[in-house]
Amino acid sequence: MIRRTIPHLDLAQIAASGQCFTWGRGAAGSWTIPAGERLVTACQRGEELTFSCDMAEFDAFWAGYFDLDTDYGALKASVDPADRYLTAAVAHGGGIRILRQDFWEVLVSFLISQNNNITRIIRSMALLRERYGKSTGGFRAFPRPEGLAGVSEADFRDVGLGYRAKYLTWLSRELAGGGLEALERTLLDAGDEEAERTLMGLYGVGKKVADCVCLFGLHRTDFFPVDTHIRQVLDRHYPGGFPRERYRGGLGILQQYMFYYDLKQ
DNA sequence: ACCCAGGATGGTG
DNA sequence: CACCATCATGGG
Repeated sequence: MIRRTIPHLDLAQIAASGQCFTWGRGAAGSWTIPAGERLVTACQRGEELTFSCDMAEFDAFWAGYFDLDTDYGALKASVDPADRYLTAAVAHGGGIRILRQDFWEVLVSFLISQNNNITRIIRSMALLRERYGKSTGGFRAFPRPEGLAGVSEADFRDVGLGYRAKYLTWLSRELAGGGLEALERTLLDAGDEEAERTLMGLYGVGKKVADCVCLFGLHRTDFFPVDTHIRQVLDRHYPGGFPRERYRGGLGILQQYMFYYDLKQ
């Protein structure tokens, strides 16, 4: 168990922000947070956080997961005070960070997310983990492509994927046996445009899902996914277009503040 | 019963 | 190119 003082971080906001779908609500306001083969329990009181791991594991992994090297204070301070909507969005969700999640889990999450609601995405991800994940180190980790490649389309429909089931059967088989690692290497070497185009080549992945995977799965914070919520925000508050140039480098983070703020309505 | 949900695909004009 | 019906499914 270790303690850390961390500004610009709110676990409850992140959990409800629609970027991660596998956190569990524990007792007394704690959160169980899985990431690949790892699991940590975190507790928060103001800026004081406790984590169930030791210092070595926190520094080696979780500090990166929570994106502690990025200066969120500077980005928030750079917001145009004349921009009433963005200022309010930052004030409301200023504890959100863009997590460095596992790439495969993000890809599956947002493949499932199309024309879907957050509650059911969370439920489907939990069912996939419970039914097909393997127990390692005391908890059941989310299954890798190999663990899903043999699952039938009907069984995927049974975890609530609906018509998206065929996308996951295709994707799991496509990326099993080394395909996932090859894809990750390709994306690592690719520029933003090429990364997006490569992801859009996957069955069931269009522009919006590709943008989310780039932002949440590759930590490319210049991607600005436009879904139904953001579409309405842009139409209503930015008829002349969002000032992308001003916020180059942090567009994805601001998008996340705006998305979370719009969820409130 | 109708509309919406972190949309994408395949077909048509 | 731009539209457009369709795709499951649960909740308002």
